[in-house]
Order: sequence, then structure tokens, then C-alpha cells
Amino acid sequence: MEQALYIHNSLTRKNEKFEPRRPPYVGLYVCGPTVYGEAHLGHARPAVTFDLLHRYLLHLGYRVRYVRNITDVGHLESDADQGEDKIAKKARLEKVEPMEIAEHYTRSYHHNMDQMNVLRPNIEPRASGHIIEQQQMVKKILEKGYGYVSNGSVYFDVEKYNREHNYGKLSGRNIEELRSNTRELEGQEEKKNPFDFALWKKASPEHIMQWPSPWSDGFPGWHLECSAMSTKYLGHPFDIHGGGMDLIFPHHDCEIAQSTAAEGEESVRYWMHNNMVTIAGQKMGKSLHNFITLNQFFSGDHELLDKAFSPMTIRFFTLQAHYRSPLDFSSEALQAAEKGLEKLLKAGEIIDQLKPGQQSDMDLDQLERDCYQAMNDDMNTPVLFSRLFEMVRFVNSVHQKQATIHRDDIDKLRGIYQHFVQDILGLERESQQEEGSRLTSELIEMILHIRLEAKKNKDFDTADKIRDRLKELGVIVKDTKEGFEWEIENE
RNA sequence: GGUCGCGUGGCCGAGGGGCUUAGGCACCGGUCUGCAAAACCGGUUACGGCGGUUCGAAUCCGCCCGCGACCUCCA
Repeated sequence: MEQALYIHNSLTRKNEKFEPRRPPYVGLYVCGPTVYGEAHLGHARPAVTFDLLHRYLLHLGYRVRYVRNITDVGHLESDADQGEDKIAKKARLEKVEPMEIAEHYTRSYHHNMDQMNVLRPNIEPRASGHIIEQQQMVKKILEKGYGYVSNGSVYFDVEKYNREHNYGKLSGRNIEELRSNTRELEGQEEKKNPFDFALWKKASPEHIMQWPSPWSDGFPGWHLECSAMSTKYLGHPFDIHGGGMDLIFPHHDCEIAQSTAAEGEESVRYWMHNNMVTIAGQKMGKSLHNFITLNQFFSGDHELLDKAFSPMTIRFFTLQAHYRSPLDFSSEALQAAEKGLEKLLKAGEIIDQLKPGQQSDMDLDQLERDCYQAMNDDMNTPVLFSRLFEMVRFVNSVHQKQATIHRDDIDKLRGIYQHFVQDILGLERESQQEEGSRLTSELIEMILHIRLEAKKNKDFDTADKIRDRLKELGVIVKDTKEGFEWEIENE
């Protein structure tokens, strides 16, 4: 692979050549879910985006350690009254242990991600399992003089940090702007400046999730877990940190500040951010009644959906847009994606049936170069798909004997398909009742042979009756020159 | 209000100063077919608005309109 991978670094806002610090090893950290509810599209997009990156890096031969956290503690309810721990709040409502809630939704998340063929990260650390590491980081920041204790809580001294470094460099904010824009909120009197953020927060007595610390019984500040866990598992500095665009400020700017304060230098070499998801042109939100969970997509059980959409369709649809563009979901667009995906998967099956000819009517080396070029250009999957669909057209033409392919090129074609469609894009046919279908297949074939006889005898009434009846049962029959083809309709 | 980003044909979605017919879906015509489906071939519909820079702008600049993310304890 001569070409080099370029990725868009949010820090410089430019596409940069990707060069790992210690090849062939690559450290990748991505902000994972807060497990207090079912996974929705806002979870699917970053998961699929960075799954693509993960898979591509593996394909290129890198040894990747992919870390994605599970946030199960410490984050406060914004619209809620008391600033009660989000998970604790839900637990009280449902009368179960907070960890039970976290566990439940973690499993649900895993299940949804498996359905979409998202490879599991190598490590999925939980914030609750890394309280010690987070406390150590707080200590380190205090020792270096970038934090201060106030009433049992520890805050990060943004002003001091900003004198030597650039706070807000990732989001393009500056401290003066923040000063003038900060809203008046309760509890600010503990802080030197309103824009200081918590490293450790003292818990109120009714707060369920809390841990002892030198400063108070409390819980770690929001941004700390990612800094602590990425350092622990990937070292310092590490290669790539990813997440949604909505996390750039304050989350990732705070991470930069914390790590830099603790370690003396920045910890992340490439920042990558996926764009957001909208539904029928609107942002997704519970109050807008367009909040759709992945399970609702898979079942079709939502008023905005005309039908169910398979996990693989959601994956394909997500990848059809570039990860840095906004992605708008609609029933109509998804139905188009469903057909496109089917066409692509079908072509994969046809490749195995191709008959070789004298020469090839398509330059497969060029095709392969084009595919790599698309991926290397900041993972331009829309362009990759346009190349792959050109390949699909060629495959179908050969299948219909309107084009030819040389024997050697069939293997090459199969390789390209395997690498790009299956390995990198992670698109595969969802297993449709594999077991017990052998008898079914043979029965269908037998019936179709009888139909072929009928056709030969010009008994089209019988032939059509068989085809219509099979269609009712979900079996699509297609006549060909040699005889017939059939397939089972989706769903 | 501030920062950043987006606005492409019926729908989705790349590209990004002249030449990409991008691609998918839909629609129309053709080939094939007993018919149909699929596939293949061909076709239609573009670059939010107004100015400017340029020999030339969808692509650069300005303003306007519309949409989105973030703006400190909500990943």
C-alpha cells in the first residue's frame, strides 16, 4: 500500500498524514456512552464511524489498541433541580441499584452494536472502576499547581493554565469570551472563576454514588475519566482521540487542559470528531417527539418510521455520508439505502458465480487504487461507495454476459470486495434463518423445476400460479436464460 | 448575542475556480422476457438569495436568508 492515510485533525482543522508514534502500534480512544438509557442514533454514528477507522487501521496492518469508555458515574442532570447524579436519579425512580441500571444499559448497548457489526473495542473501561486513577490524576494536577480545593471539591484553575497554555484551543474559544458569556449558575461561589471546572466534586448526603477521597466523599469531575483512562491504557501521548462534535467544548478542551497540566505536554496527537445526526431535518430530542432508539429502528415501532430497518441498513446509511457531514435520517432515505445495500450484497454473491472470459473489461488495479484513495482521503466513504457501485455494475454485466472478466481478475475482484465491503465497511448479509433452511431450499428448487416444466409446455397459468403463490410466501422468483433464480425476501 | 459548521437535482449524498455524466434511490424510454422481476443501456431534474473578484464560480470574498452543534457543570 503505497498511498498514505490522511485524517482530519480537529486541532489543526486540516487533513494530516497519519503517522503513529510507535508503528505498528496505534492507540485509539473514543468517548463511549453514558449508560442511563437505550442507545439511539446519536450513539450509532460515533460507534460506526470509529469502527470504520478501527477496521481500516487493522486492514492497513496496524496493531490497534482501541479503548472506548463506559460512563457509569458522576454526571449531573442539567435540567434537574438538585444536580443529582444521572444514574442515581433513575435508579431511585425504578427502585434498583445504580449499578444495575448501568449494567442493564451497557448490555443493551453492546447488543445493539453487535447487531450493527461494530467490532468490540479491546478495552472498555468503566469510570466507576477507575476512581483511584482519577484521584491520582487530581493529586497530580494539584501538585503541579493547576488545581485548588474549595469546600471539599477540587477545581481546575483555568486562568492559571491559560497563562502558560491555550485553554480552548480545540473549540476556538478564548478565556475572555468565556468570561463574558458565562451564565450565572448556582454553586459558582466555590470557584475562583466561573469557567473553572470540577476535578472532584463533593457529594451531597443523598447522592448515592460516592467514594472517599482526601478532599471529601464525592465523585470525579466529568472530564476526568477520559483523561485518566486513556493515559492508563494508551500511555502519554497517544495517537487518536475520537468522539462526537458536541463533545469538543467543554469536554475535550478540558481533557486537553487536564492532561497537559498533569503531564506537562499534550496527550493527543490527532483529534477526530464525527458530525451530528438529525431526523427529518430536525435535531433529535425527546421533547420534539423524534427521539428514536436503535431498537425502534430495528422493529419499526415509531410513528416517524414506515417500516422496520435492519441494523445493517442503519450501518450502510451512516457510512453513505461522510462522517464529518451532518446526517439526516428519514424513512424515505433509509428505504433508498436498503435497496442500495441489497444491490451491493447481491453483487458479492454473484462474484462467486462468474464465468471467466478472455480478458477483463474493467481495470481492477485501477479500481483498487481508487478505493484506497477514497479511504485514505479522511475516510471518504461516499466516494468509496461510488467506486464500489461501479464495480457492481461491472459484476452484473459479466453475469449477464454483457462484459467479460479474466480468470485471474475474478480472484482480484473477490479480494477487493472482501477487503472493502466486508472487512473495512463491515457490511454483511444478516443471517437469515440459516439452520433448517436446507430442506426449504431443496423444496423450493423442486417446485421451481416443476414450474420450468410447465413453462416448457406453455402452461403459463400454472407457472404464474406457482410464482405468485411463492411470492406470497416471501420467495421471489426470477427467470433467467438457463432457468431460474430465487431468493427469500427480507423480513 | 458569541464561536464553529452546513445549505447541491424529486429524495439521500460526494466534489470543490474551467474538463467529475460522482454514486445510491425514484421517475421516463430501450434491451432481455410468454408475462413479470432482476440486470444492463440511455434520459430528465443541481449547486439557498443578492452582490463582488476572475477570461471563467456550484467551487474564492462580502452581505442576507435558512439549518445545526457548542457557549461550564447534560456523553
